[in-house]
Amino acid sequence: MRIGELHHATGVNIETIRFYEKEGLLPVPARTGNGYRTYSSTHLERLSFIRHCRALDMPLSEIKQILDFVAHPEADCGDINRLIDEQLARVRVRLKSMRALEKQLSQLRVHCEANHTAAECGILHELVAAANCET
Amino acid sequence: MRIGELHHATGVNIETIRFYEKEGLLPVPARTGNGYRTYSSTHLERLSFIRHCRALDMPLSEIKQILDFVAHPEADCGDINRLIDEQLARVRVRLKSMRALEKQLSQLRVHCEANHTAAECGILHELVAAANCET
DNA sequence: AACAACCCTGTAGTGGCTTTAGAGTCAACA
DNA sequence: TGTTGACTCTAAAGCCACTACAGGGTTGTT
Repeated sequence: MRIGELHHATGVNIETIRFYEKEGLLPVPARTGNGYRTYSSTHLERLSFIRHCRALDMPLSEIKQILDFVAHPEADCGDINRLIDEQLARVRVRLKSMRALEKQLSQLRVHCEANHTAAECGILHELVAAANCET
Repeated sequence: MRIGELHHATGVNIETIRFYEKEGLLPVPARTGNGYRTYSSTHLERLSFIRHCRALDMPLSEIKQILDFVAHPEADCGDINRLIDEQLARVRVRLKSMRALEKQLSQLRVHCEANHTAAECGILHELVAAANCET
């Protein structure tokens, strides 16, 4: 399978595939006579796995760790456990601040009715006032 | 007020303050004889405003636009309106995917009970299986 | 022979900072 | 007077996870 086919099979950008190889996440593929990369189904699975982990918003460094676990099936999986816990904690923190953010923005949105000048803009006044409160 | 005091007053990192100046978000401050920056209360307000907008996750480019509006009070505020709408839309999209992410991770978490080897790890199996489904 | 579609490498750019290196300034203390 | 420590300065590089671009080679079709 050439890189373009792998791209079509997974939806992953060609540059991103090469980037993962450079970063050591994807094993170095064989090359044909003209220097083109040749991928096997193992590469496809591995790439899908990486993208799934990325969809879970894991940093590449952690995905690398998980891939190391996959390669050493006798290792203790407590660390994977911990990785997932940490990831979950990070996501929850961000989720909380995103919710607060959405609330603030939608409240802000109410303060603008059309056809004002900036001097009269409710949004601007709110933003300035909120900044002042924090000081 | 020197940069360290501004840092203590706002909680904003010293390097970040200089970075905002370089990026044209914070007006160039006066300097004392020895070259130290001297800030006024105007700077403090402006910095608080920037941080408030950043807390709303606005990109610096948009904060710059808003600051331009503040500087030109006769301008039409419809554009601010639109900026906030776009920001709100972006936040909602991300919020949705974050919620899905949290759900996936917490489901994943259930699959690991303590003291396994990686070969038997429920989390790993789930991750691999999920990746395969997507292919 | 020309062209499109594919592939290669290497480098630079993105955003929003943070870190580092290397140097100068200033007040307080021994 | 010397020196310590806290503060400040500039310029450049590093971070993450890509993305884009420049400049070239390869393959298949018309």
